[in-house]
Amino acid sequence: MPFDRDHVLRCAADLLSHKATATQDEIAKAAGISRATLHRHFAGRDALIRALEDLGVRQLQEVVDQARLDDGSATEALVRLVESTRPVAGFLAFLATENQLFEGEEVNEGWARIDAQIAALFKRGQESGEFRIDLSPVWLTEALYGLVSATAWTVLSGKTAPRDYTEMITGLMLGGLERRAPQP
Amino acid sequence: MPFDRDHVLRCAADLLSHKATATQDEIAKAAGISRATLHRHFAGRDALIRALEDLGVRQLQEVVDQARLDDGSATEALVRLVESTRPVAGFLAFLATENQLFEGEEVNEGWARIDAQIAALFKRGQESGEFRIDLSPVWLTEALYGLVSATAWTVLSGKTAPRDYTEMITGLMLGGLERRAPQP
DNA sequence: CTTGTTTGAGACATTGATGTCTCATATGAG
DNA sequence: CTCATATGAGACATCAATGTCTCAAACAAG
Repeated sequence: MPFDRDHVLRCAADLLSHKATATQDEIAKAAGISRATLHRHFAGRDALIRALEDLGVRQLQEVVDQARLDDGSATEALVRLVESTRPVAGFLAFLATENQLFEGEEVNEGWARIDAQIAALFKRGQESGEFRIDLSPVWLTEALYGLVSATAWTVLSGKTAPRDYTEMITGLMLGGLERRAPQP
Repeated sequence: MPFDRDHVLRCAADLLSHKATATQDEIAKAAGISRATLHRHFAGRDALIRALEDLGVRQLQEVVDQARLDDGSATEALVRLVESTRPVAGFLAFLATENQLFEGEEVNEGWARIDAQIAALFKRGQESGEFRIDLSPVWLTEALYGLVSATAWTVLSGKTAPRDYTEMITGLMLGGLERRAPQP
């Protein structure tokens, strides 16, 4: 059986998502390979985590590119962005969480670039008059991560249907909780 | 120096918030006590984590009680709730995150009760007509945790001023991002 | 088929965290 | 002051995870 790097990383992420202290034996077992092979490709836990980060950032960057954040209205772009994150939301939640709890030496630069792109989207919406201007783009970016992560966890635990993912996040984020009279 | 249990737990939480794999030596050092004393009061890492959970749940329950979720409008109650979580937001973020990544055998029952109380608040707001009804109270509860945690991290990292905490969370959650014509 | 490469299984030593113990010192109650 | 108790510092054994190695078997390329 040929070695499938991405498959191994996905299995590792799935396992580490709910058991962050999993052993390399456990990770290897979850991926269906031997510990020796795991160690041949990822020399140590740190290397594995870094590879995991790289894959996550790569996937998320694809998602961001695919959402075309500069096209159309900022509102539409935000909806596209959230919708395209759905397939990688679990991975994203894991990475965002892991970044907090295991403060690495330096923050991945790809991650910082994604942050900047999303913050720029919020800023664009504010400058175009679509979004309120009393919430900082940097905080909005983190708030979006928070909502996406929280939703990903609830989907993983079965408390929420995956099909409601985009509606819930964009519904709350754009429209807010308050009920309003129908727009004229 | 007498042993200050809560102080030790707070120091442990602060440290573990950004270094989840901290050693007992490091935790003891951070708390200003010796490893021997730490081990006398918390026999092993698991015991420490459980004590941490208990303290967190106790604090959060106090906060929830203090916010009087049943009084006045649901909107006002939500604002009170968020405002009173501010002092314990870091702790809350740590616990919520830790609960995901280190899936304990059973979920703390006090935690489940708090969940239920907050979900009941959202339900009350929906039934009174204040809140929109197309977002489930369970998910809204998790979304609130997500926003609170995300904001707590940004405050801890200095990206956001603590004084904006309540405004940002309630501003986004209640009003949403879309800019609207002033209410008539 | 033959050859070179990769994997799986397991043994082994090493490392680091942990649990446990002792003893001197500090602290507080009486 | 005196005694009982708790703490700090450190030694020590233990245990789990890790890194490293060997060797046989599976596999792919030629």
